[in-house]
Amino acid sequence: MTVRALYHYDEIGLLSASERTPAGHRRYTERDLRRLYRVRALRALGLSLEEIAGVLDGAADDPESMRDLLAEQLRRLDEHAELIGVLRQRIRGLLRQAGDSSGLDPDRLMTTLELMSVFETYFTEEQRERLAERRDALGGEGVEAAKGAWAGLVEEGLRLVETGVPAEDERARDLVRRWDALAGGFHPEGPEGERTRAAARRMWQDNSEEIGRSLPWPAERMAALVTYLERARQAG
Amino acid sequence: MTVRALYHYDEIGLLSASERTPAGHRRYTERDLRRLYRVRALRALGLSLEEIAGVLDGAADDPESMRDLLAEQLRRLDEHAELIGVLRQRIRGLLRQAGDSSGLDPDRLMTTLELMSVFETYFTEEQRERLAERRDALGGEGVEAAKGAWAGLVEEGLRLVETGVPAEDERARDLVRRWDALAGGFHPEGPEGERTRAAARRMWQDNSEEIGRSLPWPAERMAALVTYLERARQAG
DNA sequence: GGTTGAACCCTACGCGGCGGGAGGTCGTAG
DNA sequence: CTACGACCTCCCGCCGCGTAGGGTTCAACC
Repeated sequence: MTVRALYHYDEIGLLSASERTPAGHRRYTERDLRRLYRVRALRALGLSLEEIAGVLDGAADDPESMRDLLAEQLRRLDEHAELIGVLRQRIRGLLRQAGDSSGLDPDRLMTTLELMSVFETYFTEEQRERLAERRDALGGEGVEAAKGAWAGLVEEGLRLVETGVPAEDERARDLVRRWDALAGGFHPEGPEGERTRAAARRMWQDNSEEIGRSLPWPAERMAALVTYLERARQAG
Repeated sequence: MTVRALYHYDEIGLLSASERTPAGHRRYTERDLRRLYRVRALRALGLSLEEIAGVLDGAADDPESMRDLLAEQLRRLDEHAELIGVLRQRIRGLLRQAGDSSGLDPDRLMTTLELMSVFETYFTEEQRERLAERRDALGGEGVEAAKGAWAGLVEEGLRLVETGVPAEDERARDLVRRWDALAGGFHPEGPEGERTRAAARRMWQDNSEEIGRSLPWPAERMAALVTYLERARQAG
C-alpha cells in the first residue's frame, strides 16, 4: 500500500483523513483506518472503487447491498473464468499444431490466425450461441466426413469466385445455403442436415486446430470467398 | 472493429495503410488486410499490442518467437485463472457466512473484511507460501482445538495490550512466539507445535469463514494487538 | 452548378487505478 | 545552522481504444 493510493482515494472522495495537522499533514483516525481496511479487503476481492464507495456509504441504509454486490462479483468472476478457459483451449490447440508436424511452421500458424479472425467475424453471435448450446451433444465419428464436406464446399466456392460467377446465380445461392448449414444456420431437417450441423459444431468447438488442419487454403482466397458469400446472401 | 482502432494502430505504428488516395483517405492493400487479421486474432488471444508488433515484425527473423509468446501467454492465463479461483473461494465463504446465521449481519461481514485486510498484511509472503504448500496435508479434527488456541491466544494478547505491558516484557516475547507458531512460523517440534501449525493452515485456508467465526473481536482492537506484536517482535 | 447525406480525416479529452517525478514545506536530530 | 527524511500539491504517463467536435471528400440527385 503506497501513499499515492491514499492520495487517490482522497481525490475521488472514497476515503479522506478526517483531520489534518496545522501544517496540512493528513491525520487518519481510527475510524478512517477501519474504513481503509474495508476498502482494501473489497479491492482484494476485485471490486471497483466506485462499487466500494457505493456499498460502504449505503450499507447503513440497505444491509442487503453488500451481499448483492458480492454475488454480482461472483457472477463476473465466473464469467471471466470461463472466458479464460476458452482462450487457454485455443492457445493449447495452436501450440499443438505448432509442435507436432515436423517442427513449427510459422506460415501455417499465421494462416490459422488469419482464418480465426475471418471466421470470428463471419459467424454471427446468434450462430455461435447455438453452437455453444449443443456443443456437448456430439460424438466424434462425423468429424472426418465433416472435414470432407467443408473441403468440398470451399473448393467449389473458390472455383465459383475465380471463374467470376455473379452472386445472383443459382449456384451461388445453393452454395450459400450449404455454407449456412455447415455454419450452424437453418438447414432443412433430415439426417444430412444433422450431420452437417454436427460438423460445424465440432469445427467451431476447437476452431484453431480444425480450421488449421482441414482448411489449408490461403487466407486471402478465403476472405474473397466470404465476401462473395456475403454478397450472394444479400442478393437473396 | 471500429475505425478508431485502425487509427490507433496507425498512431502506434502497428499497422498503417500502405497507400493513400490523393485526398488523404487510407487505402488498405491485401497485405495490410492480412496483417490486420493476424493482429485481430492475436488480440483475441489476449496479447498486448506491443507483443503483437514484436512477434509480427520479428517473426521472419526468429520463427520460434511466435511459439514462445503463445506459451508465455498460456502461462499468464493459468496464473490468472488460479487467482480468480482463489477469489471465488473467498467470496463464496463470505456469502456462506452472510447467508446462514439468522439472516445476514452486515457488521459482522464488515468486521470479517477488516480482519482479512489486517491478516493479509500481517502474514508475510513466506509464511503464506509455506501454508499453501502443506495445505492439503491436514484433516479436520484439529479445527475446534485450533479455534480454542487462537481464541485463548488473542484474549491473552488483548489483555496484555490493554494493561499496558511493555513490548520488551518476557510475556510479550512468549506471546509473539506462540502467535508466530499459529501463523505458520517456526515453532518447536512436538505434537503441540504440529497441532497449532495445522490450526493456522486450516484457518488461512478459507480465512473469511474461520476468521469471522473464531475471532469475534472488534477490528480496531485486533489492529492494536497486531501493532503491539510487531513492536514486540522487533524488540527481540 | 448547387445541395445533401454519408463517409472519411485529424485533434483532443476521457476512462481506472494508480506510478513516478518535480519542486516546495515540515519535523527532528546533530 | 544544516542535513535528511517525510510529507504536501500538481501534473504527466500508462493501455486500448470510445466519444465528441469540427473540417474535408465523395457520389448521387436536382
